[in-house]
Amino acid sequence: MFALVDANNFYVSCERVFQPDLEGKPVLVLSNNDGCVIARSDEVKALGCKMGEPYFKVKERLSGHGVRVFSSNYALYGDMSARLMALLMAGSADVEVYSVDEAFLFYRDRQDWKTEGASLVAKIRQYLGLPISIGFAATKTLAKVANRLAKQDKERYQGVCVLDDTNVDRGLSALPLTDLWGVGRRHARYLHAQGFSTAYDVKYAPTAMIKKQLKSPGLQLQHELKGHVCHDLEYEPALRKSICASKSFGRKLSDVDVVLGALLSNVDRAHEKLRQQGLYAGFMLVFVHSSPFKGGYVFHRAQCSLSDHEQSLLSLSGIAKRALLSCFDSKVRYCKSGVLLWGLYSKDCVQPSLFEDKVGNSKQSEKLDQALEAVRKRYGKNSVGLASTGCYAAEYQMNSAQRSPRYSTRWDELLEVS
DNA sequence: TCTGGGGTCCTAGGACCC
DNA sequence: TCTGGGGTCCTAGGACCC
Repeated sequence: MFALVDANNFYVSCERVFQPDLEGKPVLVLSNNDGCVIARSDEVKALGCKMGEPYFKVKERLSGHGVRVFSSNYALYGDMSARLMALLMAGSADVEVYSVDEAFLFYRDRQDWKTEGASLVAKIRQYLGLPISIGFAATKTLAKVANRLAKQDKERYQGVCVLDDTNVDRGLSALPLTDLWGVGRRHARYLHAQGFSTAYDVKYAPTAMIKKQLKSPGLQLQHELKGHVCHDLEYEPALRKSICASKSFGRKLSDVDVVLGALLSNVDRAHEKLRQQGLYAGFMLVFVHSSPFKGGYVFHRAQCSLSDHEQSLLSLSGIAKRALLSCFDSKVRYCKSGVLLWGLYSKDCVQPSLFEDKVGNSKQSEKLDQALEAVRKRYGKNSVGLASTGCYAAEYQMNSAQRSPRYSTRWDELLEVS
C-alpha cells in the first residue's frame, strides 16, 4: 500500500505555527521580491485568490478582508520540512521525500489504514503543529488522488482518505481531471475538448488516444489509475542532472556592473549547491533576460565547458563574467539573471554525458555487450548506465552476473517493458 | 509600476554525415 | 520535368512537477 502525506497550505501553516493567532484568519505568503502569491490559507482561497497570481493584481481585491501577508521565509519552511520528514521516517513505512511538503510512504504489511492515517495526522499536529492530509491507495498516482479527495472534503475525510477496489471508481468520478498528477493545463484542454471531465473518464479513455496525445507519461498515468504500479518508491535520491541559481532583480537594470554583481551572486549560490552535493560541473550557462510580460522580450545566453581545474568559485566567477560580457547589450532593460550548471558528475560516478566511448547503434546487442564490458574494465563499476539519444535511450543495470533492461523511454515498447 | 525559483522529460527540427 | 535514403547530434521549446 502506498500513501501520500501532504502538508496543508504548507508555507501558511509554518507561519501559523509561530503565530497561533493567525489560525482561522486569511493568510498568504508571497514569492521573492513579493511578486506572486505562492501559498494561501483556505480563507484566502475562498476569496478567489489563485496560486501564482501576481500580488499587485489581487491586492485591491483582498483589501478590507484583513488578510495577513508574509514575504517567504525559506529557512523556516526548510527547517519545518526536515522535522516533518524525520517524524515520518521514524514510523513503520518506507519513506520517499517527494517535495518540501510531500512524502510518499510504502507499507509492506497490511494495516487498518484509517487508523494508521488518523494516528499520523494526530502525531504531526501534536509534535509540529502542522495540519496534514493522507491518501492511501494501491499506486502512487491513486494515493495522490486519495490525498486530493481528503483535502477536497475535509469534513467527510478528516484528513485521511483510503481508496480500495470498493470505492476507487467513485472517488475518481468525484475528481476533476485537472487534479490528476501529470495532467497540466494543456493536456486538460485537450481532454476537455474530447468530452472528458473527471479522473474516471481518463482511466477508461481509449488507450490509443492517450498514447497519441499524452505519450508515455499518459500511458503510465492510465496504468496507475487502473491499479498497476509503474512508479515504485524511490529510496535513493537520484543524482542531480542540473543545478540552477537565478533571481529577478525586482527592477529593470541596464548597467553592466550592476547586472554582473547580480550574476556573481547567482554563481556563488550555484557553486555552493555544487559543493554541498559533492558534484562537479561539465558545463556552465549564464543568462540574462528582459521582462517576458512586455513586448520586445530578449533572452541572452552564453555557455562554455568546464575542466576539472575550473571548479573553484574564483574560476567560475571569471568565466561567468566573460560569458556575460560576450552577450550583454546595454540598450536592454534586464530583469533577471541566472546560472545553470549541467553535465554534473562526482568522483565515483561517471555520467553518460561525459563518457566518450561510442557504442554505435544501441540495437546491436553484441556491441552493447562489448561496450558494457569495456566500461566495467575501465571504471570497475558494478552498476553502469549507458544511453544513446532520443527515443532509443535504454538504461541497463548490471548486478553481478545478471543484466536486464530496466527502462525504456520508447513509448511503443512501454507496455512490454513494464 | 509591480509578474518566483528550481527541477525533469520529451519532441521537433536543423545541421551535418555517408 | 524529374532530384534518395538512412542516420547522428544538438538546441530550442513545450509540457509537466513542486
